[in-house]
Amino acid sequence: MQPSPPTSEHALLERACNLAGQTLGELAVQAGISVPMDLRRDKGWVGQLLEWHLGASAGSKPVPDFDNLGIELKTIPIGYNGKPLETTFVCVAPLIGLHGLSWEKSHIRHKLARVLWVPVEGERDIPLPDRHVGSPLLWSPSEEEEQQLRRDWEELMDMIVLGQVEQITARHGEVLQLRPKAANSRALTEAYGANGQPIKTLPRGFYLKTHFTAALLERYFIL
DNA sequence: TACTGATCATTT
DNA sequence: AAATGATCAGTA
Repeated sequence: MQPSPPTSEHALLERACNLAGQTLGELAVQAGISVPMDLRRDKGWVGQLLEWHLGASAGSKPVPDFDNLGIELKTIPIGYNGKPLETTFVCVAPLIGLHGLSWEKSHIRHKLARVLWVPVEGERDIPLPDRHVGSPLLWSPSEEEEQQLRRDWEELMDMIVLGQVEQITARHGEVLQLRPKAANSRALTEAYGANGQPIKTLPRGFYLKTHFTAALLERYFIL
């Protein structure tokens, strides 16, 4: 009996607020699923548990979690210091077919247009069933945040177009990183080489750096 | 502790 | 292979 999809932002936020303070163990019981010992082989487990409770259109379909509302769900692991423990994966970076692509049309901008952030205790010494869910935050980028994201995106995409994808490190970009996003190091995809010729390289993804998500959460709790 | 490359499961 | 959901774990 999975909850039905929320029909409004308000309904979604209210539902998320009701999860705050509960543990992953409690939520797993309600969902009728078992809790893994750790996340080593179940890295997406927390996200999928929250999807179930919030009535997200689950699965790996390339649509927003709450398609009708245009909202993306992101769980974010929080440490004892109250700050994110991990970077946040946003989406895969396009490596070819980039003609005419702009920030305004980019997949990443649409993904980040409206996000429901759900903080979850993430320290590894807290047993998974005992970790608490925090207060949700329904977020859209501020003007400054959007400009930061746009600048980083344009810098990274310029390098990709110029065939320099393999020279990109996680330090190119103030708030966005480009890093491998693959099943393993053998998974390859097509990209532009330095002379415009096609090359095979690891699929890359855009990740939000922890200082960016930390600031975004902090902005909320200060306001 | 941040950065980095590598990895895990599942579905389409 | 690419999309969904991310964290792991070595090292500088």
